[in-house]
Amino acid sequence: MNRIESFRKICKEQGIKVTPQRTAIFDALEDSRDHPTAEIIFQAIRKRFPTISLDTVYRTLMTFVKIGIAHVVETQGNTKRFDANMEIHHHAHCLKCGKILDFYSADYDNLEVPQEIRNQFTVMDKKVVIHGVCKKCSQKQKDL
Amino acid sequence: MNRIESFRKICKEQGIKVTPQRTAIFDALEDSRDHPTAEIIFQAIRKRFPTISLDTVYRTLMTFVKIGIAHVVETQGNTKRFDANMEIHHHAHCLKCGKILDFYSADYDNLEVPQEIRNQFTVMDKKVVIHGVCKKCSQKQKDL
DNA sequence: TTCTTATATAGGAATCATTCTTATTTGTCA
DNA sequence: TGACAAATAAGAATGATTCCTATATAAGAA
Ligand SMILES: [Mn+2]
Ligand SMILES: [Mn+2]
Ligand SMILES: [Zn+2]
Ligand SMILES: [Zn+2]
Repeated sequence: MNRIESFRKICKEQGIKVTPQRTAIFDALEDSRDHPTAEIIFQAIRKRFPTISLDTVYRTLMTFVKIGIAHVVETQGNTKRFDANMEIHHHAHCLKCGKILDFYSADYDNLEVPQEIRNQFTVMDKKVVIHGVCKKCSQKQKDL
Repeated sequence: MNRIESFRKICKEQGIKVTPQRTAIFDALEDSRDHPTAEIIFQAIRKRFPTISLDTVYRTLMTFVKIGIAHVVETQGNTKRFDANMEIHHHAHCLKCGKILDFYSADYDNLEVPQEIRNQFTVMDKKVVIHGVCKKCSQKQKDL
C-alpha cells in the first residue's frame, strides 16, 4: 500500500473526504522533513494547484492534527510549524535560524512522567526540546 | 538585597537603563507564576502606568530574554508567553485551556544531550514539554 | 547640580499570522 | 445519476507583533 492509498484509508476511517487539496497537502508535508509552516506548504502546492487558498492549507493541517496524522511543533515563535513525523522523537531548535532537527533517544523516551503531573494531567505526549545554536550559525557569528 | 535592587544591579551589569517601565514589567512578570503573554502584562501594568505602550512591553520582555532574566515559553500557539522562573524546570501544557504548569525533576535534568546533537549544536537549554488535558478540562468534557 | 547624549518610550501605522464569512463546488453514497 | 453534507476559494476581519519617528529621560561628565 503506497502513501496515497494509505492516506485514503485514513480519511475513510476518520470519515473525512479525500479531496485533491488534502492529498496534495499531506504529500507536501510528508515530503518535507523540516517542520514547515502553512505558508511554505501553500507556496509548494501552489505551483501545481494555482487556486488553492491559504485558509485551506491551515484548515487542512489542523484537520490532520485532529485525526492524528500530524503534530504542531512546540516553538517560541509566532508561526505554527507542522510535523508529519509521528514516530516518538525529539527536537533541537536553532535559536538563530529557526532550524528544527529531529532526534531519537530511547533514554528520553523511557522517562517517566512524574506522579505529580499524572495526578493533574491526562498525558498525551512528552517531548524534549533542546535550544541552541547550529554549526552553520555559530560559524556565521565567527565570520563577522 | 531585595527584588528591585537586584534588578537594578542586573541592568547596570548589562549596560541597560533602569526605567520605571522596565522595573514595572519585571515586577509584574516575577509576580505571575503563570507564563503570561505580553498583553496580560500590559493590562496589569496599565492600571498604575496609564501611558505605557504595548510595544514597550514586548520590547522590554524580549530585552529580558536577551540579558537572561526571562525565557520565552515553548508553545504550539501563536502567542508568545514569558517565564521569569529561571530555575531549571519543565512544563506541562493543557491543550484545552492553555494552562502551563511548572514542574521539577532531577531525572529529567540529568538527561544527557545525545552526542549526535552536541556535535551539531551549541546547547543552551533543554526542556521537557508534556502535553495533555488538565483535570478541570477533563471534568468539563464529562459534564457535557 | 546642570549639561549632554545615547537610549528608551509612546502612539500610531504597518506587517505578519490566522481565522471567519459566505457563495460556490465537489466527494460520497444511495 | 442525483442529493446533500462537507469542503473550498476569496477576501474580509481579527489578533499578535514589529516598525517608525518625534519626544522624553537615565546616567555619566563637567
Ligand atoms: Mn519532528
Ligand atoms: Mn515555567
Ligand atoms: Zn542555525
Ligand atoms: Zn485545561
